[in-house]
Amino acid sequence: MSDPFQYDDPLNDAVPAIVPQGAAPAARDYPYFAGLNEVQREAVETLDGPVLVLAGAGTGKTRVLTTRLAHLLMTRRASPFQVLAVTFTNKAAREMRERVGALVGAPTEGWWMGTFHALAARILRRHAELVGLKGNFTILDSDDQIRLIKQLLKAENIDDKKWPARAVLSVIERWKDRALTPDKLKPEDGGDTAGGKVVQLYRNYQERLRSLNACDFGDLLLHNITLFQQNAEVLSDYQTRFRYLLVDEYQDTNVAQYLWLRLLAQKHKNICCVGDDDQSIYGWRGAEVGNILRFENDFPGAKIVRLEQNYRSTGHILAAAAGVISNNQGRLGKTLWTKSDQGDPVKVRALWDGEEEARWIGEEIEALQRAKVPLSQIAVLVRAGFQTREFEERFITLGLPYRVVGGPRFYERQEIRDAMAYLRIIVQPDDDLAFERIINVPKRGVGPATIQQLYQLARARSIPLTEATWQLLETDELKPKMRVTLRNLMTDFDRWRTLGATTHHTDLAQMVLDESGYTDMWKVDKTPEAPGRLENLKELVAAMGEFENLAGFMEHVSLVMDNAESSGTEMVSVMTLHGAKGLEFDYVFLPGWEDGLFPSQRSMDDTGIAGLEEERRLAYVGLTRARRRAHVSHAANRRMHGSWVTAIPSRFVGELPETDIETDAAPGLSSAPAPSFGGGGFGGGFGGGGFGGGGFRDFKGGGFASRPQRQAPGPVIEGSAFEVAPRKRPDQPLRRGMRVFHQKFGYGTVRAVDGDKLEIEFEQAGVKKVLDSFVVPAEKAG
DNA sequence: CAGAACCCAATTTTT
DNA sequence: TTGGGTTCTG
Repeated sequence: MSDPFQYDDPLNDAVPAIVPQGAAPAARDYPYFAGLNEVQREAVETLDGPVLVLAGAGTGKTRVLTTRLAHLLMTRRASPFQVLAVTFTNKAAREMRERVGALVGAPTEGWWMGTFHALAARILRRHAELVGLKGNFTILDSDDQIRLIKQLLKAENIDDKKWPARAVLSVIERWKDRALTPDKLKPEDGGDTAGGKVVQLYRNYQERLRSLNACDFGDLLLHNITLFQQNAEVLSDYQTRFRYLLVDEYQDTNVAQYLWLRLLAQKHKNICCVGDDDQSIYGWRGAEVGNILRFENDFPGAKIVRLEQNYRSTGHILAAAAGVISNNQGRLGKTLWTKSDQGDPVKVRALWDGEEEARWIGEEIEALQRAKVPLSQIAVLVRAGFQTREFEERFITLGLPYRVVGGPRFYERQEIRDAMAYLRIIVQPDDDLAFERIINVPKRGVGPATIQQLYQLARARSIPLTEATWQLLETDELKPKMRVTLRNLMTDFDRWRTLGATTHHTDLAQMVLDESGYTDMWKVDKTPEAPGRLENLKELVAAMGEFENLAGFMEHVSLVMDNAESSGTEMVSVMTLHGAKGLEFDYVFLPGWEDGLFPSQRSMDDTGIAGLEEERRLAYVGLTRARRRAHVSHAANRRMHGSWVTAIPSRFVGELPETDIETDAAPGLSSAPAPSFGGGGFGGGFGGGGFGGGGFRDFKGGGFASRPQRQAPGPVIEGSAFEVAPRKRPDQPLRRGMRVFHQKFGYGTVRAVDGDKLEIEFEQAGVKKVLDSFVVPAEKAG
């Protein structure tokens, strides 16, 4: 296929199946059936009609999904172009592609396998005109969205201090999740958000997007729905095409995605949704557990298959997880079982404070390490991102290799977004947001005043900023110097655009970055991040080489590009519970099980009992990540936002069945977990949500006297058993490539700088993360 | 326009 | 406490 966007494969029922010539193998004779249990096989073989596969944690969900897809193709029920397979994440999509490709032994290009958004974008590109867009529309990133909303707030004279753009955007996005377009809303539906003007802002936002020939992620789905609803032939084409639909993580679908699926499935009704209501943890961003709970009503005659045999965890771990989740109401209900041993009970440990917790976990991990457990099989799963810090600091002190999973993605970095903005403006001159972003980056002396001028003209004449700039250049409005600057820039844009037709896109991008002065901007920059940014730009250009054309590459960056997978080094994973969904580890640490932190107070305040239940599912997800052993811990004191608070053990601790846990406390602490929350008392049955059952209390001032033999926070200094890191600033900034010396690890070269954290390749000790204060430049080390 | 001073808020996050 | 954002100052 010469053009990655040339997806217009024949809509032809006679598309050959991918199996070689000859008769299809006899039923039940397929090699890929080997090793499936009875229920899994049923899920794979029930090809016709609606099917809901309730797949508990660790029950071989992915296997079923991929085998089912392979089976559809191998039995020639459908050609690869007649199956729609939808996932949530790119990672899941990639995995499916690889595994199905391997099973059927064929390249999978052009098959309809991907995320909701990628598939919706593919459809929308073909029919953009029907919803008032052009085929080359831009997909905005979150940065653009925020900037746009800020502008709209200003235009409506709304104080963006009181109503941050973030909050307004999130209201709009939740509406989009529910497929609520502005015309379906009444002005009062927005409550008092943004002074009661959110609905108006939403309307303005959509208008603006249309004039920018852009859409956001939510729009990809919404425009699809509109397209289908208003163009019967288009819908019919897709309905006819997609004989079979396959949906992963169905419990995470929002209303818009549900409607999209339902429209597409209507003709053949062969839709198979795989999911687990107990693992629904994205309600806060619009996922509707109701979709999975209602499946039988939505698709009458649906067959329900329950995958309950767990191949991952020990008996104790499963029982502990089951004990917790059984406190939730309104579940579809599954009982996980396993053939494997009971294993070790879940360890529950009470600790004095967060620091001690981190120290304890560090020790446990070192013990595992001594027992030859690979570090890649160990994970620390926290509720919120800020909790990773404690562990990072501890692991750095220990010299324990670790990796924080998550964090900013490649395409979210400033330099990548800037570079992309240059490319966007070339591909799509109407893209005002891109224009604004780079008009003065690098600095060209185009200040707010000039931009204001351009804006006014653009507004007055309803034209894009690029056009407005050209028109302004015809006048004497601008100072001569500014006129030259802008004219040069605009001429450059045009020149690059023209060159785009004949130049390879990789060369074009390099040319744009160099000639615009963008590369030089970072070369001259002397902040420690600059070399890394140049590196990233190189990587960006290199990545383009794998795409046929610029548009294909840009689609990839907007929709797909995620962080590179880990390098080969053995490392402990530190990540949020959300980030851990779908992963598994032999040993899992679950710190911070304290009421208010986990379950999160915010969650309970915002959505009451529903919030609490979602937190409980999160606990379930956390526990079921563990194959061999799970460690739950909670601290009695925690420093939050600078001040100390006392904490009581999470109610979830009390929900762990006593027979499946082993409790233990640090010296001087009661080992009794969550006394007031034990059993079914508070935890399970009670109906009133919305309060934290204790939560954190402020703990400033007194009280530390009772603290056993440890240095108190604040000015009290005492000789402690633990070395406190000498936190002095290095007298000269450490940069990438610099040779340094470390007391413990010896000489090495700085590979990356991240704030005060350095990644250093030591000559003896290998790659480690280290705090800058532990390191001196090599020449000073003597 | 850069750097300093000051103020405020503070989950989870994919696409 | 930290970080981001804004405003003030040189």
